[in-house]
Amino acid sequence: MKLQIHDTLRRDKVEFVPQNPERVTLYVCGPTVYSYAHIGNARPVVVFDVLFRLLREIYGEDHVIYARNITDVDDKINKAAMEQGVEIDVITNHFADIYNEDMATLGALRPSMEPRVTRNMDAIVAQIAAIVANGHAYAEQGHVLFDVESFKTYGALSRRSVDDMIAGARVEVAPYKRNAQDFVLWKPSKPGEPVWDSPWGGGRPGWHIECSAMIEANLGLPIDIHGGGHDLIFPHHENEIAQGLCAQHAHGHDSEYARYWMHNGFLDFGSEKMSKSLGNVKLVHDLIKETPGEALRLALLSGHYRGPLEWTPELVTQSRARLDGFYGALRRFAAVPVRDEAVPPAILEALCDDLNTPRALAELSALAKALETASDDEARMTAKSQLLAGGALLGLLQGDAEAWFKGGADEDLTAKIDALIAERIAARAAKNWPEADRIRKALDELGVEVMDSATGATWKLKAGV
RNA sequence: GGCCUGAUGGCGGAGCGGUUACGCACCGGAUUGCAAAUCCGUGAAGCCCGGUUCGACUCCGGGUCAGGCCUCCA
Repeated sequence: MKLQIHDTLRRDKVEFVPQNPERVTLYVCGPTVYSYAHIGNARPVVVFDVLFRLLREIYGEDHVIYARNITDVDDKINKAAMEQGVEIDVITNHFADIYNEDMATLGALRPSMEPRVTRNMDAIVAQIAAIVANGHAYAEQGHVLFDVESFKTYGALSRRSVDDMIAGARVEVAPYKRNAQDFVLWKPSKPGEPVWDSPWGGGRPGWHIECSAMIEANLGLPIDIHGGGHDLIFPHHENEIAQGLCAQHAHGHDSEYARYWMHNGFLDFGSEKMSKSLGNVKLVHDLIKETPGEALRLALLSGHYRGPLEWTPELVTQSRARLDGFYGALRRFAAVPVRDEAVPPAILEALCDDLNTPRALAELSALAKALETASDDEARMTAKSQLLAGGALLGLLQGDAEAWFKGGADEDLTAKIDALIAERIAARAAKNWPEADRIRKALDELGVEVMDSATGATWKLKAGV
């Protein structure tokens, strides 16, 4: 199966061929850990989690290395630490842990490695030194700046020319910059901020250098796939390319840094960008209190990753309802045994077509339907096994079906419900319909829906309870 | 101003130059003590204007609208 992905650098869908199929490398820009992640931050996590799973499926679990960095040096972190009177690692460890827990709730696998800036400072300093030595950066007033004009293909990823950028510059040019577009590799720390040693004096790294340094140090150049949000194309990824290549002596083509670039689109919120000033920030940490993480995950995968996705309550409701359908089928056929089954070709094909998750989801629906309508045990077993195998590739449907419907109920409530159900079964056996209806109503008031069947009764908690 | 997306049925959302996407919701039927679920079925689309074509939702040109990036940002 050939994997096709849309490469931002080439602006086209191209066949993915790893440099070494025994060691496929993927790097995705991760969080700056000074606060909670919002649902927009979760989109690349979930999207590239699917890619990670797909690559593992194609090349083997042990042949894919997925790195997602944790940025633990940053102005916002410094600010939070100062306000709370603690060291920065108190803040960063706290929010890195929460981040990983929240992303796990969304069904995201842990990356192979999560490099942190503070633990890669030597590599960062070394890369900056190499860039300086190669004549692509200069030191000035304690800063080290990348010399944009020295790198002839600068702007290729975002399709901007240095001339255009200079013409459109609307930022005041710092006195130590030769050129408005030059960006910081190293800068002096302000009083009270954490400081690291460097040949240019105490200070800390600029925003972009961490990724290129950690990529070179942990994965080696070039990596196969570099991913991130659309907004990172410029300047972040553009600068990464410049740094990563200019630290090498021989650089010719931009693809020698990352061979494929993938960027996910943004979430919209009623045609508004989510931002703190608009007060429409939806934190994953809060959303998962109301909605199963799996429903949020399905919602994030309901549209193609490159397009915009409007995040609305309806989207969440529909995603949840769709999962009700899948888990309903799995619950009804809980007794059907499952065997090891390859991922259905149609699902693999959909995902190999630039991660077409909506199509993969449609195939999942077809399998659920096949399970419902199968006429014999053999067909049921096949359909169920394929549904679960396809779901696994998408990071879906791996939970317990009973738990999906009953998960929100604690032990007390469950016991209460079970008692009422038992009473109701007795009433029905005696054909005492008024009593059976009375109990149904009582359960309804508890937010419970009873489903009768030939063999007894089962129940589910209604959404939002 | 530059760069880049998107515009499909009530809603979400794909593929495809000529045939059912799929899901959610709705409606009709079967089934059910009631109900849910399930099954069968119906209805419902392609921003506007040109062009190419025997034929366009699908290709080309123009326009309109919406959004993003160009400054921290997934």
